[in-house]
Formats: sequence, structure tokens, C-alpha cells
Amino acid sequence: MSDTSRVGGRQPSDWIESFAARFEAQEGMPLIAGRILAFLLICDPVERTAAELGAALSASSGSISTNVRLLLARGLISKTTRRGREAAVYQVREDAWANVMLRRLESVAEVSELTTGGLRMLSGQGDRADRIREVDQFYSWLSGELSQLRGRWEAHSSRRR
Amino acid sequence: MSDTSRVGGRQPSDWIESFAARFEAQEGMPLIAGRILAFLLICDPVERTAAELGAALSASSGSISTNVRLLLARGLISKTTRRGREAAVYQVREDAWANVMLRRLESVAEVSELTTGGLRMLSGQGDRADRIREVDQFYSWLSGELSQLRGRWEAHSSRRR
DNA sequence: CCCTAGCTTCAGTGAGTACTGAAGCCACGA
DNA sequence: TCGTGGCTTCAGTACTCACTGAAGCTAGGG
Repeated sequence: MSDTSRVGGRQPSDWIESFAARFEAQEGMPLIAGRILAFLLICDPVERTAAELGAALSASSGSISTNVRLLLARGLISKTTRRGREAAVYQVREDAWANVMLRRLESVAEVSELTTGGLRMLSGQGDRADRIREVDQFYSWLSGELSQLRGRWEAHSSRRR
Repeated sequence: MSDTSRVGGRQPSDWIESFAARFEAQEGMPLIAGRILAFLLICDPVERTAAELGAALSASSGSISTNVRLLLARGLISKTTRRGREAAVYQVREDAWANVMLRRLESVAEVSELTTGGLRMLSGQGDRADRIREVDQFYSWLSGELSQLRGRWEAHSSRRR
């Protein structure tokens, strides 16, 4: 199949590995989940069955099952079932990507709940709270900024269509 | 010492554990690194030796050594050496926090390098590149937004002093 | 009501890693 | 040059977790 052949001077299989490695480092995703995601981003046709994924990525059925569920849970791929005993097919939800990643970014700012809690814990302790107040101010600001991001993305992407 | 006693109706030791758990989940930091960070945020006095950290957090000297190096490498704490055979002391760099976290956020947008590479790989393949193009547009936009964040934080924080 | 394709579950395996504690390594002071 | 305090290194241990492959489950077709 053309998915693993050379295209445009670069091996898709290498690209898939890089993509998987990045998502392992950044999101703590298992390598196979990243491979599935990468493969579904560039494969033709768009939809693939679990068996096809396993064959293309040399992974066991159990692994595919587990990692496909992980990606479904995160909302990055969709599952389409078909009548009869035909296999279900999976594909990336490129439209949902922004949502998922923005939500992930926003979770970073949840540290502000901890810092504000710590600030309250040290209330009345004078300048012992100085350090944590400084950090808290950053996270509070970040929290606001990141929630604005979502609105700005919607404005930006709607302007494009 | 007052660091582990009740303050303001909440146990600092519980707060430290929550903080460490959060940083383990979010940044993939070892628990002990998170504990050191949390402890250094609220302890009095501000500076602590490796031995004091070990005693306060019930961790071995080796663990403290390793994790203190990790935090130093990330730029979240500083090490102050003293003349003679006195022990070095560590403290949080609350001023560097914003920088470190902003850099971390910016790294998320580095996925755009992968998506742009994938786009190039599929050039001339018609609408097979549609999915990855969509994702690439998001990351490219995000990349720009996140690099603006740094400037906005500097403006915000300088306005405050 | 069985057969069978596809999917999920799960025990077992291997790889990776956080942590300990002791031994080794500095570097200063005498 | 030796003694000593502090720090780092490292072998060993315990634990976590991704992954496999086989067994079990489910649901449509004959």
C-alpha cells in the first residue's frame, strides 16, 4: 500500500515514529497511540479498521483495542460502526483537535487553585507568603489568558471559512 | 519546626502532597521533586540545605541530590554555596517560574514543525493532505499565540511594580 | 439455536525508572 | 598530608506500565 512507500522524499514511517515520540514526551501517550494518530492523519483512505491499524503498525489486537479507546476518550478520533458483522472503522477528528489541545492547556493553569490555596494557608504569616504569592499571580494571569485563547481560536477559524 | 504544623486550618504536608501529585501528572516530575518544590515555596526560613530537605520530606540523600539537580536544571530553584565546608542552600526562584512555564507551553506548539513536515511530505497528493493541513493550521496559529504570551506577561508584570 | 467475525479483557512478560543506602569523591581546615 | 563534612555516584530493589496473545464475550447470519 502507498502509505508506507516513499512520498515526497521522506518516509511516512519515520514521520509516524517522530510524531509518536513527540506525543509520548509531551502528552505521556503510549507510543502505539501516537502511531495510530499519526497513521490516521496521513493514510489513504481516511477510515481504517482495527485489524488494518494492527497490520500497518505491527501491533497486537489488544494494543490497538486499548489505544484506540484512549484516543476515543480524548476525542481525537471517531469510531464508525457498520451494520452486520463488518468491522468498525476509525478516523481522526481533525475538527476536534483544537478543542482537545486547548482544554489540555487550560489544565496547566489549574495549578492556580493550589497556589491560591497555599496563599490562604499562609494568610497572616507576613512575608512568608511572598514566594507563593508571586507564583500565584503568574498562574492567575495565565489562567485568564488561556481561557481567552479558546475564544480567539473560534474567531480565527471562523474568519477562515 | 513550624513547617509541618497546622497553619490556617490546613495541613501544609497535605498541601505539599497535592502539589507534588499535580506536578507529577502535569510535568511528569518525580514525586520527590514536586515535594521539594512545594516545601521550598512555603518553608520558613526560605533557604534550606539538602540535609534539611531530606529530613523534612523523609527522603534519602541520594534522592534529594538527584531531584534537586532536576529542579536546578529546569531553573525552578537556585543553589547558593557557602565558603568552607558549610552546606549549600536551596531556594525557589519565584521570579523564574513564569519563564520556565512559558517555555514549556511554547514547546507544545513545536508539534507544528511535525505537521508542516507532514504537509510537505504529502504535497501533490491532493486532498489526502486535508486532515493534516487542518491540524497544521491550528498548531501554526497556536505557535504564534503562545509566543505572544511571553510579551504580554512581561507587560503585565512590569505594570504591577 | 449454533456458528463465526470482531472486539474486549486479562494474566504474564519485559523494559524502564524512582528510590534507597552505602561507598566513593571532592575540597576545605588543621 | 591527613581528617572530615558534604555531595554525588551507583548497584540493587521495588514498582509501574506498555505490550502481547490467548481466552472470553457479543451480536449478526445461516
